[in-house]
Amino acid sequence: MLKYQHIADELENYIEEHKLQQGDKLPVLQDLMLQFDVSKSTVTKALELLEKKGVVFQVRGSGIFVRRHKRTGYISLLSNQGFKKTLEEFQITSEVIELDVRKPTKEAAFNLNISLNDDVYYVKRIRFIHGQTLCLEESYFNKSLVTYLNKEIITESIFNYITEGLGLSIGFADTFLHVDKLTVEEARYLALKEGDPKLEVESIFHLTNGQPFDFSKVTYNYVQSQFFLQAVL
Amino acid sequence: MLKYQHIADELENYIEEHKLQQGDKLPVLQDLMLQFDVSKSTVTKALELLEKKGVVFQVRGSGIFVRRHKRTGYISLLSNQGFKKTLEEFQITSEVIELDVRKPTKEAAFNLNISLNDDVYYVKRIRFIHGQTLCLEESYFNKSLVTYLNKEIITESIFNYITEGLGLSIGFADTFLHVDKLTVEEARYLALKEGDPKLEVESIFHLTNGQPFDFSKVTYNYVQSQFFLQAVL
DNA sequence: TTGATTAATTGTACCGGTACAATTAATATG
DNA sequence: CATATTAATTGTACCGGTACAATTAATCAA
Repeated sequence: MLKYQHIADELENYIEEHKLQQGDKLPVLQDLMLQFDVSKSTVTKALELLEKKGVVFQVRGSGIFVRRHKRTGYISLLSNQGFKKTLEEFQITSEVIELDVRKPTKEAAFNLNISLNDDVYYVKRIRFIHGQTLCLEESYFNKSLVTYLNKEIITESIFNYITEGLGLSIGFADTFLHVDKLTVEEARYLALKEGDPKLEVESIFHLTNGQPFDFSKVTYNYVQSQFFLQAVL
Repeated sequence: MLKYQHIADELENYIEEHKLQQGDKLPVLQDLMLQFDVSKSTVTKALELLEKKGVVFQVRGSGIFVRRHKRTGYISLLSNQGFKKTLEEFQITSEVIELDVRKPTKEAAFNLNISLNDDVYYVKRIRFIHGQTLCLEESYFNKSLVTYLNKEIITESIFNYITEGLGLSIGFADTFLHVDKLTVEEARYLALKEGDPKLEVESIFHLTNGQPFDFSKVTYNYVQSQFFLQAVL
């Protein structure tokens, strides 16, 4: 494991365990260097990570501080790790509605950077939170990269399978949001009414080499969904 | 100006001007070092910035590549710079509905970390895009930090005024989203119907020293609004 | 005691370096 | 000619350092 990753994790745990509040001060850089026996730049890198995640902020000449009291009940749109944690934290379960190999829609083909004749694994599922329907999720996996999928894999963790099982390494994702009204079909799945609000989150996941392998479209139940993210100023 | 900032800007311009597409390769680190006459770590820092903004991605052993074809019409939720650019790009105008000094709501007081007796500048305005109403924006400024405001300042650029005029330095923001139905009043302002979808974006802006100075609640017209952001995996 | 000045603290920008992992190109091998 | 091996390319992790800006603490002056 990378040193700076490890340090970041440790610090986050430390904040959690000691129930540090917004504005509470962490040990100074010098101390952290000694404590973890690494150079300044390594600690700095760890702190950059935490800053990006919104966990701490740094003030030059002053110190390193805890950023906020956590708002509970919010789903992080920022990180996949975050989403995985969210799944556990909120006991989100899911049910696979459809799973097959097919040709992509124009939209999916465009976003996956493939042709309309190429094959994709199409997955449609519903996610539940506390028994309530949370969202409807449609995913298109580039079959030439994600060569095999089955219901069991999907129910477990696709991303785990992709990294561990297939030996691919996931790099980054682009995410697009928009709000609209539910269609009849969506409303039926989410147990809401046609025309009710929905949040649609489109994500294009890429491998480290930049190849898009998954285009997902998630339609959220507006009643259940609250999100948070960090802005970079 | 900071070297790495400058390099990041130059690279972004370069991509723009030369109309580079997704996957196009940029000069290698070594070349950039020589070209800008800086050390490796400075170039790296510039590239980290661009990566965070979603402009490029790097592949070790291979090179630095352009990340995506821009989706047009999307508002960036990630950066304030981005928002400023957005304002110009889309010719967004705004109209101030209310402006006064008052006591904060419980919510505002909590988010600004002040007491219910402290004063805030309250600003309510509508933003228009291509003549259409885009959003309704309510802001609460901690008056002990943002000591004076008037209609003119607001119509220009509040954030410019805060940095230039007041000499404060803006640090970071936390942002929360949720989707809901429009109230009667909101619907009236946005020229929509009660119960129509809305996206509510709450942002808490902080100074570099961590003090929150602005709590803003923006209600978006679902028809006009599309957003994008970058996920960190 | 108050206010200004100075000094110590602490994070950030930047340099220049080594080692190494992942990719790609070149070369050798069957 | 395909394939395995090796070498060159290229980005990332990490070190250790200097200079400096912003904050805070200590000191001094009135």
